[in-house]
Amino acid sequence: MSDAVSRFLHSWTRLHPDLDLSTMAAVGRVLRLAALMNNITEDGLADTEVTRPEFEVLAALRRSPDGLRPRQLTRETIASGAATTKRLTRLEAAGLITRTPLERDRREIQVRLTDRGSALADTLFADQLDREAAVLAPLTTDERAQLASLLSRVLTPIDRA
Amino acid sequence: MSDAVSRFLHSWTRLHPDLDLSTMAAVGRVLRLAALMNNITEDGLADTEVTRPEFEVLAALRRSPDGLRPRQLTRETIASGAATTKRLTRLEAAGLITRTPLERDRREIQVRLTDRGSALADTLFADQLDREAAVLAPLTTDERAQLASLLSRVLTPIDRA
DNA sequence: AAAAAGTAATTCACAAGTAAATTATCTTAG
DNA sequence: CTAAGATAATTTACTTGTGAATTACTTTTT
Repeated sequence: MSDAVSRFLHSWTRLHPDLDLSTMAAVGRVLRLAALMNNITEDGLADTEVTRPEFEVLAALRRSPDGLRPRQLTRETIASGAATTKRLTRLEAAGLITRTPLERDRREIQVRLTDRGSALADTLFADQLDREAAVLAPLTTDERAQLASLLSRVLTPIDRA
Repeated sequence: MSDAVSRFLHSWTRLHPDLDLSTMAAVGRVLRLAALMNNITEDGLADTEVTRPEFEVLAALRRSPDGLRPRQLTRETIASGAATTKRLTRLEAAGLITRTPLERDRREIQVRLTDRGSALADTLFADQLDREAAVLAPLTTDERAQLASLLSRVLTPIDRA
């Protein structure tokens, strides 16, 4: 009853009593929580050598032992191809990744973490988990699992399209 | 078991069996769902005269009958002050809002929707609700309420800070 | 096998965002 | 009252992101 979205709901209900706002109660909060969480992450990364989008690239690479091609990276990070190129150029200059052309198809390249990139990804990922745990503090373990499960069911149908 | 985040969880578990990833199961999905939802919204707004961030400004104004000052708008939309100024300049030029200095403190201005801005906000908001409903289709009414309630409890402590 | 079509990464020209400085105004302390 | 200190919006200089070419291949068609 006391977050920003519940105020929004009240206002809209007064304006349009006919509209069904039950979806906004959930989706609006997903959007708002994500925006706030992104701010929290950016603050946490402020004195590291990478930005939040760059960290997302590092994290995606870290969990893929053989590296990834840029196309897969843009999908995993939900970015544009141009944004991925820029981030890779920046991360390569910083010595955190390497780009090597593929033998079997030389249009493609393989992006891999350097040792330093890998170590940095691990450190930053652990910090990120701490930040996320702090945000989820109001929920019990059980409720977190419940939340994850509900979100998973919403996410699954739209996550490939 | 089949969205992107559950793949991420598997990869990280293999890399670091010691880490507790239960928070990422929830927060990771919030972030990913929000990113996908924002894409959906942007696609839906593609042939309208406003972008998604501009729509968020219109929506915030629409639910505030007397208008808002820029400072409040930046808080409601989780933006920077500079971004708000740019959006207002753009929306004013498009004839969707007005900016009038306040009598009682002339550093501040009151931002209000024009009639056209108000009508546009209503149309776009109804469309947005439809898009959100489509995304939430996999959940029952009860589950949506459950999701909203869990998120509200997470959101409340961090939404003013 | 050559031409046409398709695909991956990048580049380009531009749009949108940001932090820090600036302008204008109000508030408060001496 | 006046100077110093806040505060609100904007401007400025710069960074980052984007869609639409472009480049460099590979695949398919004829």
